[in-house]
Amino acid sequence: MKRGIDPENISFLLFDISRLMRGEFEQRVAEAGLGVTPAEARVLAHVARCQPIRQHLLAYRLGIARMSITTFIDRLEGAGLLERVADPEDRRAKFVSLTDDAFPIMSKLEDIGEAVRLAARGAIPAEEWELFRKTALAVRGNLAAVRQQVKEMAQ
Amino acid sequence: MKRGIDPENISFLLFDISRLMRGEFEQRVAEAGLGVTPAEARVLAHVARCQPIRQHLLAYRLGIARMSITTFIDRLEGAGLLERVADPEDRRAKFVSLTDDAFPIMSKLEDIGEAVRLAARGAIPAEEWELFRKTALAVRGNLAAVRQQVKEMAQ
DNA sequence: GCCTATAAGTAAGATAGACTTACTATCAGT
DNA sequence: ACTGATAGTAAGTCTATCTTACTTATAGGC
Repeated sequence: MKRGIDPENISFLLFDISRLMRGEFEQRVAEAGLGVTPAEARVLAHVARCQPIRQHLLAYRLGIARMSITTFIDRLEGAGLLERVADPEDRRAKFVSLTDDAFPIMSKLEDIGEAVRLAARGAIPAEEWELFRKTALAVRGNLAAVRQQVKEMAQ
Repeated sequence: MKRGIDPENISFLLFDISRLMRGEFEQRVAEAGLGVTPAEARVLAHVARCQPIRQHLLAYRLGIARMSITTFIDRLEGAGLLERVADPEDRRAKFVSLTDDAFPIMSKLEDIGEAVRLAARGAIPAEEWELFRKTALAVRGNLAAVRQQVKEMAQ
């Protein structure tokens, strides 16, 4: 016998958390006048780690479509935080890197991200918090694997 | 000394998971031809639990704006899954309830949700999975409390 | 009984963060 | 030289939200 969908199941819970964190982040970024959205910050974070990086590889790492990364990079390039450089070895491709102007912004974004995570953690003990992160990592791996399988079958 | 933003921090991780779960859910719902989005399913789940419920209270429970719930209910009413009934005690207000047509859909959504959660869980042991859910509940509480404080200060 | 503040719902319009499909330019293997 | 895949983009669509301003109704103080 069915009970109906549990409005407090883990899917909805994670959806709520993601939305609340995003909201907190957005608000603090707005207060600081940084003009960067959470998803843009995510792009910046990845570029900072892998630069210079080709666009399609960046899209792959972020798990989004090629076209989506084009839009993000357009905006971030327009804001002067990223730059595209032609790849000399493949004239189709472009490398993306941070500009010098990006660094002070990144530093403030880092502080805001830290503050949001602190708010999310509240009084949760370190051990439990670390396990939470570890489990989240495994869950993402599981979901990514499923998606990969589906893609391969589609061929 | 700053290290730069960690692209694998818990915020990004939860964002990824939420997006992947949503994608899995959407795809399976599309395959089953149900024509309901994840956020709409969430609305249905809450209505099923609390019906009949006034719109503004529903919005409050979902943590979204009054206007957002209006849009959802418009769509779900159009699809014949929900109905609005005037509240006889307050002529401004409306009660929302499921229609009979909603139940078979809900049942299929429940199965799909279950399957997605199973995919997300993978081989994670029961104990760890339960703790993950418990921690997530606490995290949502922490974030909701912060948001509440900000709202109160704004008055 | 009237006035005012507040509340419930909605209209209109904006935004972020994605997607798909179709195109151009280029590359790489036969 | 041809064919098929790849890198990026243009154009358009969609979901899930928001804010601001409006209408209608209620409720509390005087």
